[in-house]
Amino acid sequence: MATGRTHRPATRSRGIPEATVARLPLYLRALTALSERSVPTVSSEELAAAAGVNSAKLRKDFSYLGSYGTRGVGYDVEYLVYQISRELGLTQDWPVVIVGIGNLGAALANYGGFASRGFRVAALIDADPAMAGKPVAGIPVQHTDELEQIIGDNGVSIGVIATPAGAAQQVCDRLVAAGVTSILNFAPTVLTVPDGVDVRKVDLSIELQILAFHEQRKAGEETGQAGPEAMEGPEDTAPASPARPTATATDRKGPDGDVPAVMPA
Amino acid sequence: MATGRTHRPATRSRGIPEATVARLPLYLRALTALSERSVPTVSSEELAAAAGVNSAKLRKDFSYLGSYGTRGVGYDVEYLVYQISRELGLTQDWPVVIVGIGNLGAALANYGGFASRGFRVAALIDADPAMAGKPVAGIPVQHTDELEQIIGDNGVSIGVIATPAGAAQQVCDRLVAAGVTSILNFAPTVLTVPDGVDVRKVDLSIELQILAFHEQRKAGEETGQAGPEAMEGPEDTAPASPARPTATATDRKGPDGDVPAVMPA
DNA sequence: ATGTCTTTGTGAACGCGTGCACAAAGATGG
DNA sequence: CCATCTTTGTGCACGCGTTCACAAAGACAT
Repeated sequence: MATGRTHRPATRSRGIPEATVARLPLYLRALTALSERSVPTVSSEELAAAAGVNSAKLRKDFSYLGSYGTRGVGYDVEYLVYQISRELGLTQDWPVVIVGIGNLGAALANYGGFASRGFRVAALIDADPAMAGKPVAGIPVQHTDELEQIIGDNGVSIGVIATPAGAAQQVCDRLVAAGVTSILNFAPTVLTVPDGVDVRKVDLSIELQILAFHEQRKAGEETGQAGPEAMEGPEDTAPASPARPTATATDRKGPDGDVPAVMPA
Repeated sequence: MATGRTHRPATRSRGIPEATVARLPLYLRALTALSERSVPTVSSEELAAAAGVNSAKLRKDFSYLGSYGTRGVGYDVEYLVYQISRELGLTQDWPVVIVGIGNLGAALANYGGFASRGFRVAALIDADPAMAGKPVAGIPVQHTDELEQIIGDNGVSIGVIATPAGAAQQVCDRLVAAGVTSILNFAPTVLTVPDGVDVRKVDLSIELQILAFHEQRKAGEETGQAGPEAMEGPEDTAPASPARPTATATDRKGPDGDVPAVMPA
């Protein structure tokens, strides 16, 4: 899960559970597909299958929004599409800026899912002066200097950061100072933001590493081994590789000079 | 959170909690930065701050890996980098294929985070014959016909899907049939896979919708309203908009012709 | 060698999310 | 108008994840 939004503790007074909110877009997508096929109603079972979730979970999720189903029949597709859209705030238009128009930023700008779901790319912003004026996805790129102006003029409250990691925090700070209160971060960094600002992160590298973990686990199970940690035996005897640090911590160089070829950068 | 991997129930016998696994890459990144600055040791407090998590959580996470810290001192940075890398399976090389070399696929291919973390782009695959042979990020694109061959020859077990939604399931099926057991899906679709195959999804549109929800909530709180659902009063009286479906479900058209301008597609 | 001080590792409590299983609601047919 | 059948809405229990708070462990100074 590009997981990790800045944790708002008790503010979610009587609202919808976070886990439910995260699934609403999934339901909406499935419902939209049904709507296009002019399917009038759908049962929780069918919809759950289409969204890839448990039907009881789906019904409970919908129960937080209110009682929108009809017993013995199911849910009215159009009505549900509207209710979920409204709940998610998609009945209004959200201007969005994308900062950092490299490979990824350009891909995001070209992504169709933006405009089709209540989001509008208000501006593309890049620090490279050579990019300025160049159209990407039909929108001319603007220079970072104009960031505050753009945010203010367009009433932008959602910003997408697609810059290198080094620039992300600085860009973030400027976005927040200019009035942005929701940030989608594609840069591989932890962003620090003031209270009241939401951050969600999407991190390819993290996702791959999680997959690698499970992949290794699977490979281990095949051969009878259970992975690197469960090497049999009550005490985990550290492998021969980098020795456990035994010297007093004043040894500044660390236990072993040649750590394996991990993390070249 | 690009959440949602296919749920492996009890297989995780005595392993590391999923939530912990998801944070390990975060710790690893912070530790790598410290390592580059030649910091020898770090306390749970410092590292937790760098990774943006609670220090108690971090200590508990590390406790699942074993006791790698020294009381009164902290953790040895190099040693911890090695342990986490090993746990995540990054001490070995993971060949990866990217299928669908559009804007996004190209951006992913160019992403530096791949090679630097134990992952190697083994091949780029696209269905468009015009793309074949064209180099992207220094790697020639190959045609979908060769997918099975490539997977087999390179022993690829991780696949990245960056195709349009319509093609994703089909590509997924072919990847799985060819031996891939971990999939990172960027296409906005729910993928169905057999047991034993892990899927993680990254979905820009969903992340934005979640942000929009909170954004709307914030805007509502400012004006004293608490959002669309909590409209005051015990019973949620449906708003004037699309009327609640009252007609019998045989009314195929739905309750109201003009659903607001949501979901053009 | 002994005391003090720092920091880890973890027991325990709590809250959230999930899934089961069933009663209530309503449609449908006779 | 009543019986039957389908499907929703939810009470309940369970398990995972988070957080607090503290005892144990070890470094460091004297």
